Amino acid sequence: MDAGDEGQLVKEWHDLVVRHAVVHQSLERELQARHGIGVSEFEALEALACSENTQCRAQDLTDVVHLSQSAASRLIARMEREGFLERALCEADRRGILVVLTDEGRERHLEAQPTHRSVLARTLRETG
Amino acid sequence: MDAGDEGQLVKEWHDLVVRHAVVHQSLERELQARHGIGVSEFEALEALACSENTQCRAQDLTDVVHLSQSAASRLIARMEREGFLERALCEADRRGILVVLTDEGRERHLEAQPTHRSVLARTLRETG
DNA sequence: GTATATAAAATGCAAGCGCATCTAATGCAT
DNA sequence: ATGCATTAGATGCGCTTGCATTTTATATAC
Repeated sequence: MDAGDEGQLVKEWHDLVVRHAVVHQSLERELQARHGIGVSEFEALEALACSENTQCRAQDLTDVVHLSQSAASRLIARMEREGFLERALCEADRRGILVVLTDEGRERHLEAQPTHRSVLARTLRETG
Repeated sequence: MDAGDEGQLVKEWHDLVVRHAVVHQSLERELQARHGIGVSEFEALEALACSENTQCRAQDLTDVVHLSQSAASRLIARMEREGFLERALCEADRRGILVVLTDEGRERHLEAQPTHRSVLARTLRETG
């Protein structure tokens, strides 16, 4: 790796960070303002909505939201408190839990999806 | 915007998020483990090291680190406490402060830079 | 069967974050 | 010069985060 490669690498990372920050901050702001949910909540809702039977293992959600295991556990607890999902015992492996989308959760996802897409369309295009 | 465009947009954002998460988490882990600093601290150190006279306005640092004004203010306070930089009155505009890199800060940056670059080389390449 | 290692999820805790607000300095219009 | 809107930065507050640990269930070895 010569100096030019290194400069290229740093520039590539910098561009990625800026792009991510712009889109993520816009998403957070608009999802919060219009629908009262954050980016992580939306990602979890979307993952559930796209899962078979609108349910999945807690661990699968952890991967989706790019959070630590503990943060994901609390995210699920929060969303259950708000009525977006329910926790159910997982018969196949009784250490785990099954996270199930509620009707309320499905509605909220459908409401928020257009906002999500329009923010992506605007911010991803404007940042090249 | 038709359905295909929308799917493309979502995929593009998803790829960006994954790429960002992989690189950022690796950077955070390795910078913390080897040098006792986080990504934000490194970004601030690098911005200062590359500034004229290794100093700049607090606001300039705020832009660099992609944090809120308050978070950046506390980041500067933390880094001052750790001896990486000093706050000085800004004579040109006495509302503001001038952030000045210390020798200690310069050293830490030089130590951490190779780690930073090697993580980028590894993770950016491996994620395509 | 019993012990041991591993895995899933929950939780105590300290630290960092953003929002709203506050203080102090500046700029601008009258 | 005086008053009002604006800007830089600091801070109180509540929430979210990650780390480390605990609890409960599973799998493996003996």
